Amino acid sequence: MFKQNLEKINYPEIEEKILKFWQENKIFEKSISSRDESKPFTFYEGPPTANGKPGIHHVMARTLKDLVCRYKTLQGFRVERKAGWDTHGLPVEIEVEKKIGIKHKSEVLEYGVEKYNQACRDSVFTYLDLWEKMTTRMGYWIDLDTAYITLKNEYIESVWWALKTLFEKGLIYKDYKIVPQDPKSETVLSSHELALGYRETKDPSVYVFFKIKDKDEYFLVWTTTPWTLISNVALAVGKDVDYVKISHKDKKIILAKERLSVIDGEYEIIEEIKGEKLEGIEYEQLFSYIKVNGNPVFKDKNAFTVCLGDFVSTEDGSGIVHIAPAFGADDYELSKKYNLPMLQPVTRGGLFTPEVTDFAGQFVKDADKGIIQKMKEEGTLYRKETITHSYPFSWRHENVPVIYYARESWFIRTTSIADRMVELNKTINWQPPEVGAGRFGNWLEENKDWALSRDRFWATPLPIWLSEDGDMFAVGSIEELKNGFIEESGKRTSVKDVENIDLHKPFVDKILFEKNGKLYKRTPELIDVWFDSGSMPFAQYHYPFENKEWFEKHSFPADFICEGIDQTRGWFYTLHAISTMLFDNVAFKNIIVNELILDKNGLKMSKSRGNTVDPFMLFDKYGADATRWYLVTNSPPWRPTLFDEEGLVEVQRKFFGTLLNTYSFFALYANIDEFEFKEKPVAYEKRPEIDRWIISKLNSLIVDYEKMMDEYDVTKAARAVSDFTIDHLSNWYVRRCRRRFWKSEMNENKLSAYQTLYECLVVVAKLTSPFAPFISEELFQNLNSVTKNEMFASVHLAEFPKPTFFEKELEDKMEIAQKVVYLTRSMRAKNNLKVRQPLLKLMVVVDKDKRESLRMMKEVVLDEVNIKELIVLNDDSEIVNKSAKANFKSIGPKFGKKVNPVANAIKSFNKNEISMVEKGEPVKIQIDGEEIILTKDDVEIISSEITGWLVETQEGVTVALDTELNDNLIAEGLAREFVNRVQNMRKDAGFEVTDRIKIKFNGSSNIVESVKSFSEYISNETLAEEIKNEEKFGGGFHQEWKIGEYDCSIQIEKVNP
RNA sequence: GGGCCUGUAGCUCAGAUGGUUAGAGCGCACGCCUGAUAAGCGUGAGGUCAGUAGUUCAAUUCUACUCAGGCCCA
Repeated sequence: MFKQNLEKINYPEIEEKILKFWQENKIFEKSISSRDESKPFTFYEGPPTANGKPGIHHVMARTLKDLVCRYKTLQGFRVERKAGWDTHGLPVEIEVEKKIGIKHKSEVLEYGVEKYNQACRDSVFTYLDLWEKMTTRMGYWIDLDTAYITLKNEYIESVWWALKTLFEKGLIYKDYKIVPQDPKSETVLSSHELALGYRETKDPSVYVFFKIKDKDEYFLVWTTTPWTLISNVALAVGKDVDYVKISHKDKKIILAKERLSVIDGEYEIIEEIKGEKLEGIEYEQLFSYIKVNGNPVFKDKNAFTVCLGDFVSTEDGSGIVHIAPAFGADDYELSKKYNLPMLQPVTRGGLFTPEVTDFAGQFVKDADKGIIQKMKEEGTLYRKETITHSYPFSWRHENVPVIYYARESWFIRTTSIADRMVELNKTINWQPPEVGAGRFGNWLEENKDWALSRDRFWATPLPIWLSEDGDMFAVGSIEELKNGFIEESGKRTSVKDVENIDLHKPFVDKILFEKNGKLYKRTPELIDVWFDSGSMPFAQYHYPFENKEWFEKHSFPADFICEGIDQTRGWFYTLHAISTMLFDNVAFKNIIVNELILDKNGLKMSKSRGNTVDPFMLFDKYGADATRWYLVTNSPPWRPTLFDEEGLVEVQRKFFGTLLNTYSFFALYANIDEFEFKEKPVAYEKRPEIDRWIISKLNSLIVDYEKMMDEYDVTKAARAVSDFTIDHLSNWYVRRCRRRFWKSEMNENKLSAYQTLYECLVVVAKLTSPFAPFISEELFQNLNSVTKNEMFASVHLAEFPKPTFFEKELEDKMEIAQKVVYLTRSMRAKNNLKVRQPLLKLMVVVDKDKRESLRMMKEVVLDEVNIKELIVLNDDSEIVNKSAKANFKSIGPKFGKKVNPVANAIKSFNKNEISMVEKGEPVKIQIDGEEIILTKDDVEIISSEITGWLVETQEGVTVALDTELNDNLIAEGLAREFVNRVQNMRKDAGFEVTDRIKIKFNGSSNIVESVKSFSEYISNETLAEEIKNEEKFGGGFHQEWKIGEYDCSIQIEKVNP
């Protein structure tokens, strides 16, 4: 028996049941082990940080990952899926600091690094349960038990191996970096944190005079950070920018020509100078707090000179940029190029040092006012305004502006492999392509060295040990670490003898090495967590310490990864960079990038807005399948998705509802007929036309689906399955074939129907399974457990269907028939002619090449529209009126500007000209006295009218309806109405579809006559053994009806078998 | 400020390698169907295809700019 009443299922309940089934029968494990090891499809899981709650966007990414992996499994690939967790880094520390109430970095030291890191370690798994619950519940198949975890020694050891390899290749070096930092907590902010804090703010905008050395001339310089002027060491101009020397209020001033508008009042241009000519001009230091000239610290440096910088713009300011290397990234770059000194009279906390006597101890931003005042007094200030612009503030503290500040950091020389990264990137298949070429490509083109180190506590330590004199080496394994020792209260212990080696702070910081009589101590920095995640291809397998062969042969590079667009400069980049540096290879071959999920108003979801969607609520209310299907089909994943719960309701009703309804229909009759697919399949060629048609459609679907899936266009693939199921399978095939299922005894025709519908359902279940793994499982099992056609216990172990039968011409024919039917039905509707009322004649005009097809589909059409006769008209028929229309695609290129007069001439073609065109003869016309020859291709002939009939035309199909009725047709119409009433009564009375009945009735004479003359038809339709016209009857199931304007009284009763 | 993406019906989305009638689903109104029925089907209303300029015989489609939204980066 096939399971019935499936359409009334409770989705979440069924999903829970299937989850249990998968678990008990180890279906996931089998879906991997049953696949050939020599046919691997490699997938990398991007590790989420488990210390935040999973949200709907995680469901999105995980759905995409899951569906691609399931699809590949279906195709016979072996898809190993190892989960992973990102457990290091600032987000974890922030979470912990909140919990224990720490705001300042120095407080961590008071709290104790060991205790602090333990708290981080604990916090990482706060939400792990929730994550695992979500992963399981949504049907995301990934191996959670063997998940890689970035905080484990094995993982870190692999990362160390990578770092040592890079170090020995000379790719790691130490330098200054200008970093945005929160001066209050002295914490460097990540770009993400920085982005949180941008807001409109008012800042001073000052123009300052810098006096040229030994001359009475001045550079006019603009800045919005007056406090950095104290640290000025150079000025920058644009090489190709035009500058002018002007005379203005007794002063000679140099500035960009395009910026003359900043000069207030009269001026005279004395000279024009190209920027490059200014290079090397020396000027006098603006503030003299810090002694530069003559100071031995800066003895080899060039200071107070004009440099060329490509970042100089003339859009604002004066076209001359003041350079303070400690406080700006461009400035710092320039300082390296020109060997400029770096002045940094500011503490990490953003306060001026005692050297700056006037402002010592003041917060730099607060000192702006005083500095401006001082310049005014000294006459170096030209003008002062206030501008409003966007500037980052600390997101941790109210009103604390971020200060850019030079700090020593470790770098990876990624610029040295930038070209190779660009080259390799071109071999990656990005979906959508513009992310690869655009956002990611540009990022690679503008590559800067990777700032690797972080001055924090909870991350992978940088395994570089330094001696006092600056000698250094890298440690690449625990084994090497064992050559070191720990010194405690004067006693040395070899690391070999330490029981619990933990590759974190503070333990690794205690380890010292002694080489050639020199003592080596670890550099205190940690590394960027992104290096951790970018190392996962090898670190997840503890390569190269273990699984060497496995990694090299089976697990690198990945065939597929998928994450959100925010990973472009995160995970995507670090994977790519590390793979290029270590293996000179890509890390992934195909990638789907998914966009954000916004709320239904297009706003970003955030806790503060309160517009987040809890995935668990969705699973409980609609099920994981509906959620998954909605996310994938609503819009392509690489477009921002506007999330609307209503959409899930629709998905459920529309696609799932129809699919299950179709199954239920099948099950109902298959059970009655005891169809269990025991018979041999009827050869496709021997099946009725409609069966061959839907099978051909089904196979075309398989082909299209496979193509789209292989291109990672998952949205289109899912939509194609949905369209097939709703439009073709349910609304055409099943509806047209209903009668075959309940009408006759079992015969080959009926068997074909069952086998065909069965096949369609199984295939749809398979094609749906990657997207909606639960409902497809239910469907597949319900079908297959009865027939045992396939030996698989689960649809997810099954094989991808192989399309073998196509009849494309039949698909085309049916399309014409469908067009005629839809058109005819619409005409009946508009003219209030019920389908139950049979009509005499339908006439159709179609293109010549389609005529024969339509004749062959005659039965289908007549049956659908309840008409007796179909006449396919020849276009030379007297009653067809034709008109001509220009084919612009053809005449456009030919006639150019004359296109419109030609088109008008075509429109007014007479019968004779039209028939010439149809015969393929050229037609000559005159336009502006010029002779033009038109051929068949230039003209479209439309048969738009049929004289004397009700006519409708659409897409080359013209339909005419004979609406005249005769007595016989009216009687048949009434008989059909009668059948309809009886069927309604059967249902109201709760009879089984197979129950046989007796009918008693009376009513107007027209009804009685009609029923009598169509009694055989009525008996057949209603399973009535007798139909009696009786004047009086009572009891049984009895109802009064009105059929048109006639009264009718009907009673039905079951016949006891 | 720079880069990338998006803007088509009230809503969610298709589509057009430039061709003269721009589609679907939902929603709304009306109707049909009724042995798939707490389903299904149809009809109708609803669009200056964000705006402006250009290229072209022809632009919603190509180009430039503008506006609005999003993301990333400063």
